[in-house]
Amino acid sequence: MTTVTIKDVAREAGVSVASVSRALNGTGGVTAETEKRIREVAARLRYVPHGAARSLITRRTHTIGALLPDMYGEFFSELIRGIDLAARTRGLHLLVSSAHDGMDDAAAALRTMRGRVDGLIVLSPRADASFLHANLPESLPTVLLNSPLRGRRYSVLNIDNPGGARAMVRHLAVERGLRDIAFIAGPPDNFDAQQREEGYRHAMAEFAPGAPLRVLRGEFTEDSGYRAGAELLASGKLPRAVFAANDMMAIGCLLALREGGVDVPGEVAVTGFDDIPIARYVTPALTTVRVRIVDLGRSALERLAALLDAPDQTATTQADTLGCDIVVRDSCGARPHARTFTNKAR
Amino acid sequence: MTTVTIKDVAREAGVSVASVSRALNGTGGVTAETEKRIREVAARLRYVPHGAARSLITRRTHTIGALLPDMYGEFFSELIRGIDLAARTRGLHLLVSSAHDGMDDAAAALRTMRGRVDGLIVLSPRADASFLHANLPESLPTVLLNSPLRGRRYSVLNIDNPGGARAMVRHLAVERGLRDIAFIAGPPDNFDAQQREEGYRHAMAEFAPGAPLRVLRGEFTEDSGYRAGAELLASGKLPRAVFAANDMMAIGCLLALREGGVDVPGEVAVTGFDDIPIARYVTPALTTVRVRIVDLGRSALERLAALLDAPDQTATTQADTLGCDIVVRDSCGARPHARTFTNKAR
DNA sequence: AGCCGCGATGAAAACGTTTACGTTGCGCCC
DNA sequence: GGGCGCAACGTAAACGTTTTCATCGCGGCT
Repeated sequence: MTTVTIKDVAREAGVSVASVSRALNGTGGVTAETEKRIREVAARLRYVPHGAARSLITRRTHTIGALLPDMYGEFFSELIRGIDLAARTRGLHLLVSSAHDGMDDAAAALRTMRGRVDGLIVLSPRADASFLHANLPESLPTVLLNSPLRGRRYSVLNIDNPGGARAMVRHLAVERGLRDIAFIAGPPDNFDAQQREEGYRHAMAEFAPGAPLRVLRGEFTEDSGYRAGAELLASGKLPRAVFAANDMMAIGCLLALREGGVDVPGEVAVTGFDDIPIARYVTPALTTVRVRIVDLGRSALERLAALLDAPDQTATTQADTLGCDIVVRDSCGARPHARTFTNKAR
Repeated sequence: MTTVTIKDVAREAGVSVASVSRALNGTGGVTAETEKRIREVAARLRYVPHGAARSLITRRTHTIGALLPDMYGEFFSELIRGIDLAARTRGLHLLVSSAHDGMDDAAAALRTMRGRVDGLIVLSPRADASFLHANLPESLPTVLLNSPLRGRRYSVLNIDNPGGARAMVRHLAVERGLRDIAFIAGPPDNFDAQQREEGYRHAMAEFAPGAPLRVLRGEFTEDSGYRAGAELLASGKLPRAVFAANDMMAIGCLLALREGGVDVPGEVAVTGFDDIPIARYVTPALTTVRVRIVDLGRSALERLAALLDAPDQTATTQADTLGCDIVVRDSCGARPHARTFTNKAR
């Protein structure tokens, strides 16, 4: 009545468990006729092999684990989508584990993965090298995403944050001629945020030498972007452009400026970073640095799969960077916008 | 050098594997002193128990599987977020399996879940009762989401589609006084779509008797909503309001109307269903039926967890419905909007 | 006719745990 | 002082597979 095991099938088909295993797995060694009989019995009994038992002996789970800091925001859902997409075509399953505020929390999650996954994709933007070294099993193939870590031990895949930031500043400063560019930075301990801010600083020196540098603190949240916008308003001295370290902050800033009666992009251009899906729907549509998030997830999984197939292939273990370009929409004034937009409502 | 097992710990600590198991699991039967020694050895060797082996004997994986039709759109990512949130607080892991176009694809996914999960959350808006009956293991606790299925075999959790549709039509027809309401329907084989369309029809009869019924076909995608909007424009006879069966179609329609130079909500009100995060960011902000998607995922997991704790508890196996209310923003004209908005660009 | 080889099959070990059961040793009571 | 109970610990079975190894026929070759 409960679950039917391989023994039941064997008994019913009048063969040994070994033959059932061979027949169902397509390993050779059984007559076509007995294989057929076994298959019929298995289908009739609705037999489905027990994953854990199989993994135990096979040492393969066909599952990869994804460890994410949390699950809020479109960046993460897009990333998961990319990973899942690629996993599916490879016949892999996806065990997600998100929202790890504390280190010990993440450590616990990491532990429970042992024996349940063949490999790991870890998004750890915080620079916690020692943590990973301490908690990642040596034997588990791992791909690190957006991590400051280097080295032959893991395979790391990063976004081209400096390049993206540079391209955006270049666009604003030289193509649009806006030299007075403020920057809304992300959390200081976040690796992407660090790289983007540094990219901004370098690019400003390159494309707008002598222009004032203005950096506001943010937390990658819409709310912190809103506060940064409010801060700009309150300062009484608006920049000609605001470059936010991610899209959600750009949107928050946009809302704040809009409420303050500022014409975007007429008076102030606003741009972001990531190109999350929402970016194209806000008004004015957000000019931003396009990170192909889905592709990021996809290639992370591809790399991991390659690692699984050839475990000691150090070739794929090298660090790599995913390029990103800028996508120009309305919020930077590249296209003439019909009218000044002021909406005090909401 | 490879993985360290419980035997290694036992040998190193000078005890038997049984004692190691007892010490590490906190089952009684070991001196405080030996437990301490064992714990130290385990920590030093970086021992972490093998999940599959443990599950095999324990018959518990502490993992639940989520079977989703696909992973596109914010609805699904929000749902997963809700499930994950609740799973984390219960110490459960999440095995996601998405994008099942064909039945056999889904069946395969279902099979591989055996022995890897303790329970299942299945989102199957298509009315495929026989499929589930055929492929769901009898013994696996299962929560069905947005499913037409009833019965004591599974626990099902639905959105109050009729109520939501009714509330929206009521708002448009009686509170806003717009009786000429067109409807953009979803895929015909989708259960939610069916219920929402029926809800629209009933509510129209109730709140706008005699008013013309106008139903356009859609596919739940932004693109199909756009086409529906274009169709309305081409017809030369615009309704006073458009009620789309989901937000993405509403947004597509919004864009089409905007491009056609139609004032929304001045000439035509546009409303949606779901309240996905994007809804509040479009201009005008979308009035919609709020489905607390995160809560939906959360309660699905809560139900499943209850099922796991008390397997033969038929009390929680009953069908249940999650209420939804409408959230009024700008796209239905409830608030006076500053100016007519026409933007031919893009 | 006797052997050899090979293809099909079965028996049993192995994977890494948990747990029921048996075995100690010790202190206690009568 | 001998038996009894109990706590601490070890032994081994069990979970459901896969896989190695041995066994068994059987046909073809010399």
